[in-house]
Amino acid sequence: MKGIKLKDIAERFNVSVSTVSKAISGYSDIRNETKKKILEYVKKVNFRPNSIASSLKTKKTKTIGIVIPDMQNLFFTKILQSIVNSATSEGYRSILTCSNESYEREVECVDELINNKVEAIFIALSDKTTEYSHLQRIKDSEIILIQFDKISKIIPSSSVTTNNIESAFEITERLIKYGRRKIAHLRGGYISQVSIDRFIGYQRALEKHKIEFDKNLVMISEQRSFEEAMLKVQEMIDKAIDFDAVFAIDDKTAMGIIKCLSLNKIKIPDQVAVVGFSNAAYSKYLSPSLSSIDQSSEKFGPEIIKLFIEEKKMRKSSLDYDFSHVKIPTHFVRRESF
Amino acid sequence: MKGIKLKDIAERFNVSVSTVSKAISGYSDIRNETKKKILEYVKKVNFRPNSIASSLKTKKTKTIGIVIPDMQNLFFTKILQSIVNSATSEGYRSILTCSNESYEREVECVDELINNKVEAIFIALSDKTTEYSHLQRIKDSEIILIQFDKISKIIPSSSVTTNNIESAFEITERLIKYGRRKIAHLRGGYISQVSIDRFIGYQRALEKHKIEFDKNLVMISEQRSFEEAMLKVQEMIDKAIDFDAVFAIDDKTAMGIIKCLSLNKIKIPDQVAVVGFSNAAYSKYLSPSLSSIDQSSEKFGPEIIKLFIEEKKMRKSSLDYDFSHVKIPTHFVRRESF
DNA sequence: AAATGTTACGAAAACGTTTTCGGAAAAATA
DNA sequence: TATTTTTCCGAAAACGTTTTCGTAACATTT
Repeated sequence: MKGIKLKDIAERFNVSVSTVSKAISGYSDIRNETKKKILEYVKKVNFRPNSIASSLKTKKTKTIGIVIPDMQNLFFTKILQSIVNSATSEGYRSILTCSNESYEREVECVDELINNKVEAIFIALSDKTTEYSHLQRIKDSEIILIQFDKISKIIPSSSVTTNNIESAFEITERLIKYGRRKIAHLRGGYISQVSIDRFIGYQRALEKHKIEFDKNLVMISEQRSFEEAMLKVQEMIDKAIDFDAVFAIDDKTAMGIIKCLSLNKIKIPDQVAVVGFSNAAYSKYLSPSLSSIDQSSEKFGPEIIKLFIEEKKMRKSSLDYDFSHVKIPTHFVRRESF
Repeated sequence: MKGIKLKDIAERFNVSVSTVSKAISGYSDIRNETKKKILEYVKKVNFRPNSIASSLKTKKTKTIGIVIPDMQNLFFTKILQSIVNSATSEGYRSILTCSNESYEREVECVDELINNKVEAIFIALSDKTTEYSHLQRIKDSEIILIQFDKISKIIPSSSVTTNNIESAFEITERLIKYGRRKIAHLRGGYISQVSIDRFIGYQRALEKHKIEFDKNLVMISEQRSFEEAMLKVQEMIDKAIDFDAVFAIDDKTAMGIIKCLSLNKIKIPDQVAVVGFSNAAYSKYLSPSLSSIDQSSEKFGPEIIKLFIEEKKMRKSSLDYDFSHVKIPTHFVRRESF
């Protein structure tokens, strides 16, 4: 059981190492009888060829690397879980790294993964990343690159993202359909693509329904924090700006908004409806519980792995191929806040 | 840059492969001058010896494996992050697996990690695990085993845990000191060691302060879910059982308790104080914000890695050693709910 | 019976390192 | 100068696989 290798099995059955190897990896030039008795024994002692030696020979590591910006964020950990599960069922192990939303850490993570000879790197960029040579290095090393959630189009690769524009459009339209007219939006900073896209969706919905865009109704929260969101809403209230709904860029800021409205004795959703984005784990437990957009993060893993397997196949057959860009659909989760 | 190996460098400087290897790994039998020029070049092209080949030769993989039961739980993801960071700074990569609170998955994870020849496995057991032969297999494979958070004493190993009894004692005592006398406790099931320990701490505090234990004040939530917690508290209220505080086993159930109390128009903390355990990310955003016990999960990683490094050292010098059991201290975080 | 084809296996090289050991050259000692 | 010691380097084995290629034995076809 301990330290058993091909050679040991070979000696046991008076065959050569090559024969044992062939039996295990399903070669055809081996007698059924021989194959059977070897395989039986292999199963009995639960033998698996040393993966290190195998990797050295075949140059395949059966390993993928993951880089995410934040491990406290349930959206990412859900994706993480789904990637790990999907990878596992395809026989791949997952090396995990975390950039902690730092560009420098992100570069280190990538370089470490390259050095570890992973076959693919799945990365969600940090908010601070504006330089992409590390992604280029991945491609130069002939490692498959798949970007997800926060991606850059500067370096072409397959990608899996939430349909942010579409989803923001839908939820804004929904607010309009149910009679809201003065819809405020709390957005993130100007660099973040996510923030930009959700803002665009918001604008387009207004446009479609001929509601004039009012920039006084747009709050900006660079940090996207609970506290900053509270502050921004309070400013609106203090300035006596009238609004009957708020579409927040995510659930954490939506929580801040709810808190602030509650403190000001503004009734949710009667006076002001509040909707978030992401459907965080705690959103259903709030008072009032928060309506939000569920991003189906569990779908990311399977899609990413699918793209990976496909790209690997294309490379092997050395065909030309285009990158795929998968959009994960979202759905509205209705709760008390709207 | 691409596919460069010792041999290439050797040829470049007209030395042997062994010399290059020695220069890199800091051997002494090499002339300073030779070493310097090799090292310079190595740095310039950012060469790192193929880790697969190196692993095969040295039988060290510089890899550790992690098994956690849940990746949605912020307590675990924080620990995860701290382990990954600590491991990285010691030059170890981390393979991540997740048992999803399933015993069978846990066994698979462990076996996969063993097969991957990790040097250590850090595991938090699933709630359902009552059989431990997979842990024994880790030890049989001469892989260092360190258990954390949810551990079993059946298989001896070093461990890192929260001081559950002590912490529960302290928070209960605190409730008593501030005048609460009818302190309810919402606990988990009877299998979970965590649940048992927190209950013990609760009892001991009552005992010390000569408050008679009243089993009517103890609610059991097997699932430890928001909904179940709401239900249990409602039952207490319906039975007209009087209580002026609730100590919940974790923050999620504490949320359920708060929700139920709010629905019953019971004032928090005036009529009933509520405290949780874990200091979940959202706890400070609730209304009222939830007082809780912070488990300093970021301290787990460094401690675990420290134990690992120590144990490795002890093994190398083939000294006899005892397992260490580290308790991570907690601290009370005061908010509105008490 | 001879020629050809097929089947089943083994020998051996290769993957890229690490590490031991032997020995030449240089330095130190006698 | 002769001997010993030290310094520096290279040859080669080893880690455990995978995979190519050669070939003996047998089966099939002329």
